[in-house]
Amino acid sequence: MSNSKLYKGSLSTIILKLLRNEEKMYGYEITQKVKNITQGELIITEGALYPALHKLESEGLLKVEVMKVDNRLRKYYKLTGDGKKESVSRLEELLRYIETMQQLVTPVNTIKIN
Amino acid sequence: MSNSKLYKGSLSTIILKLLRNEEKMYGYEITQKVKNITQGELIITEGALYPALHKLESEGLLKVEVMKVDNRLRKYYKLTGDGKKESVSRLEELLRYIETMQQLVTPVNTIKIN
DNA sequence: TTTTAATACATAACTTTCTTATGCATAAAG
DNA sequence: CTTTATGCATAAGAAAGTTATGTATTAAAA
Repeated sequence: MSNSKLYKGSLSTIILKLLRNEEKMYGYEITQKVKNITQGELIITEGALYPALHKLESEGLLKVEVMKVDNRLRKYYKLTGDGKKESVSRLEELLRYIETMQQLVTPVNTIKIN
Repeated sequence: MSNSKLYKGSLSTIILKLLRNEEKMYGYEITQKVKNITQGELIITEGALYPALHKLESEGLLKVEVMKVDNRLRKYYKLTGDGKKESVSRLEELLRYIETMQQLVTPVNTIKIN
């Protein structure tokens, strides 16, 4: 998941957000979508993705629908009611995180007025 | 460190950034500074901070200067040469992270033109 | 035609980073 | 005299990743 440690903790937020737009997605599709949107900046590895999906499911935020397409298995995930609510608060959380980090790195307080 | 998982991985970036402005700081001072700047949004716990400082030191990014003020111990940390370089790339990394996450959560591609 | 790459899932061992709890010590405030 | 603030530290455990590996199908390339 990129060489940056900063992405740690944001995968579930990304998944929940994507599923607000796409209605339903399967694992491999998510990895490709993220790769495309971020122009290769963020690569979601399977070792991170599948456990994350399973966890979101076990938390009741996602529900699964197994399908067979071209004789290949696909597990489509979609948001539950709780998942929709959670995706909203996760979004807010992300925006607040970004604001907070910008406060910390934007040196507005290096100028001292006497 | 806040109830949000998103902060995971950003502590060392924060420390390096603060030390670019402040020249030298001690642990407790860092926790207070962060609390003030973020208006209480981000609380750095000691269990997170001290190991992080020790690690940055062992990586050669920070150097320590022990002082006794008011009969109380203080360990002042400042950036090394490597630490200054690293703080720049960490900053860039953070900005890239923010951009990438904004690409993912900003639904520019929900509008479809035919 | 056989091997590689892409599609599609899964897990297991290990690492890193943080939480929670605890510990020590001084000084000020209540 | 006990709590709060200052100031450091570590240790057990949780959480979320990495890296490697495994299975299976299909398409493309060598």
